[in-house]
Amino acid sequence: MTTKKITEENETCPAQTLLKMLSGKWKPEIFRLATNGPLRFSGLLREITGSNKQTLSVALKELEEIGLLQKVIIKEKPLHIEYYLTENGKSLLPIFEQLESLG
Amino acid sequence: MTTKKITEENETCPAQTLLKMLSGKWKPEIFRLATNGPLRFSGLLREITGSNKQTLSVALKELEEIGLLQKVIIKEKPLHIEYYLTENGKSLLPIFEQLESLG
DNA sequence: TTTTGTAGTCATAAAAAACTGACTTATTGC
DNA sequence: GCAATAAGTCAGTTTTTTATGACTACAAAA
Repeated sequence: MTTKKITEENETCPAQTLLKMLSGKWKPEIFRLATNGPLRFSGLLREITGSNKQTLSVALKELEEIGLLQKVIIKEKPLHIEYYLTENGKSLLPIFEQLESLG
Repeated sequence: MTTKKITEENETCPAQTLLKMLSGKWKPEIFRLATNGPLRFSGLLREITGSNKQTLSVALKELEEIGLLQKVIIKEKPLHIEYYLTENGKSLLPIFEQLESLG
């Protein structure tokens, strides 16, 4: 019943830490979509077929805790929430571009 | 917020593909160790405490299939095997350096 | 006050990944 | 032939991650 810590004993590799940030089935995809503009929960659910509420909810929360996304309540017509890429998140963009150039 | 649908088959994100390459509990660590020189199975087993034969075996196989590591049989004193970083693998090094500069 | 839209949570089930220990294969040295 | 070293494989178990469906919360519109 003991849940293991995300960070293990000898975490000597910063790259590993960052890779862990984007680990999981959907986080890289969510991150990529966020680079095109703010995300909404319902939108993600529609666009990321094959995933589900629970998983996306957890993934968004993790991306938020890590500091790559920021949750913003939009007080408009139908009150809703948007997830924005943070400055920290944007700093990863060149790395993604580099990855894509290799792909 | 208009984007194409993302499914598991429809893999449109090269970064995701590469992130997948290094997904899993030990692959980033193995990759990092490989940047310091050739790896031996027994050495990994010793150095990566907390892992195990089976998992490392699978991880090495995956890194090899992906083309980041190359398996070489060394016909010397005690015949053994070494895993070398491929050219493709080396091309990822700048990305890791960038990641580390952000960590 | 009931319904609608948005954004979730919760308990549970299923699937995937990692772990364990016994067993295998190949080569070299005695 | 027999033991030692190196590099694994295999079957079974445990742990972690992801998926499902029912349910909740809140604001606004009807």
